Amino acid sequence: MAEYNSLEKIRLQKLEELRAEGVEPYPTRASRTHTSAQAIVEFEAGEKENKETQVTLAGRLRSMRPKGKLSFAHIEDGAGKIQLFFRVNEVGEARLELFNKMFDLGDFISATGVMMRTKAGEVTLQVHDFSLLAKSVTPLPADKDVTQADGTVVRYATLDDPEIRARQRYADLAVNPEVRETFRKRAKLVKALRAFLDDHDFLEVETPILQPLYGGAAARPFTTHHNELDQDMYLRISFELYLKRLLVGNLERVYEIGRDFRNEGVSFKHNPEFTQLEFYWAYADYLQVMELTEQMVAYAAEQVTGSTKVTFGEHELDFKPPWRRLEMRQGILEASGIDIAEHATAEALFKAIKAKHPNKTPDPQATRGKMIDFLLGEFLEPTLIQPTFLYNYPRDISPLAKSIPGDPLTVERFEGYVAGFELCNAFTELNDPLDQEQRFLEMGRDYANDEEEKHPLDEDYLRAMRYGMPPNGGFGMGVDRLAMMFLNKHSIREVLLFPALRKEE
RNA sequence: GGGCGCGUAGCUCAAUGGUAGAGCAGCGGCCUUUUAAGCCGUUUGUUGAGAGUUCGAGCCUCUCCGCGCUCACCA
Repeated sequence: MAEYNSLEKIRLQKLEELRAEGVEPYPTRASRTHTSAQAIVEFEAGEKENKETQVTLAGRLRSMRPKGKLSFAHIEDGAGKIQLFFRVNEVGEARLELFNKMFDLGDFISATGVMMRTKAGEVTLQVHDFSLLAKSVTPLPADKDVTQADGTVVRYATLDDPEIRARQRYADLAVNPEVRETFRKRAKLVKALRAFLDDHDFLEVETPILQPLYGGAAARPFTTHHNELDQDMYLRISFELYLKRLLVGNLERVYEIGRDFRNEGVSFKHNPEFTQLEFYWAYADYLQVMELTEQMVAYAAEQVTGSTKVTFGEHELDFKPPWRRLEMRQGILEASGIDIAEHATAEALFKAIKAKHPNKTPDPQATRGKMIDFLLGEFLEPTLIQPTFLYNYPRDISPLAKSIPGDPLTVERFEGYVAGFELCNAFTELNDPLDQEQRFLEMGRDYANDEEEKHPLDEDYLRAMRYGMPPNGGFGMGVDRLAMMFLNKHSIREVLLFPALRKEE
């Protein structure tokens, strides 16, 4: 049962009084003829010929300035704000008093009248009639700017508590227009990615979120249970293994944009569920995928921000192709002074790191690939600001990627880095069923004592591959991270409408 | 999970261990072209929860809850 504070009690009282006077505070239907923006455009077009513009508008009351026998107010709708002007001459004394006393900031109302321009020049609706569409019981965390005598503007009561903003996103959206804009742009981003892939003959598909086995990434899954089947199920950690099954089925270019779930830490760049884009492209290799990637991201940047140049914090990022290409071995050598090619075993590599950087050493028990990954994260990653493709990865941390011909320890894999963090990951996909089975078994051995890294062997995936899978290039990208970059947001929570939060109470 | 920090009115924030405050919002007035108007008057609190120290706790201690930053974890 809700408990009401003093402000809410006053509004509930008003609500009852309105009902008593025959005004339904939550009518079933509303009507409007124009949005605020349409009304302004139409009025301005007909203004010179003194053409009368009659409209019905609807929106949320955002400000009220009662002035005795007249009243000004602004409502906000999906297209913006517009001023309403109430006079006793048009609406009568009783209705004006009803408006002034019984209506509150946050109420949804509709108003019918004729467009006009005030003395101050603002295009305004002169109201002839109005009605309540929905009473607001809880006051919005309204903000207010006040200009002081010395000219400085003091902003009072802006909703900026990150917890309330995320938990009560509805209130955040209602009072912070720039937040609405953020999510409009995010929608544009997703639309642009779709349009790009559609234009390149990729087929959008949907694969299971609820899976009997999980795979395609090294991450801990969420586990659930199907009652009727009496079977444990997992929320997917990637789309990879299902999408590649489709290549076996002769679908040559497929993609999916959807939610992945990883039961891991939460941080400014990790949310337990996040939006992933993956595509698989038959007869292509990782170099072709690289080119398509830079084109796709540059296209999306232009669609969302109007340019390939994007400001992200202190950086000006330019997504214009071609992006810098850096071989991983070379990059690590430059950043850390260690040539991984000279240290073929984990032990040797560990010694080399310890000799060079005594204060920055990986877990001595780690595999060679993990140590390389450590070097990458520790020394190289922070230096990769402008969009960069880092390519050629160690085989043992890439169980689904194909080796470079003649170099069995290195795979045809790249990751795209921007502003010091990983944006995407792609490779020439392994399509040899026997090699794939071997890789799965190696993984099982390497991580036999590591419950978190142990992955189930997907026999059905191997069966699919044995039917024959065309050579192909695959790609995965965190859409939320791209949104962060394009929208200059430094926390993933700013680009998620409802980020994961601990339960209240 | 570890470390650091924060939590005070509806909102944004003050308050050397000594009477819990301000602005805005709200409420009551005045006001027929305002610009998130102005003027007069006025209400608002389990200081996140619980325990302890103290003559006395918003402030000190402990436990818990939530959030932020950070480290760890993380293709």
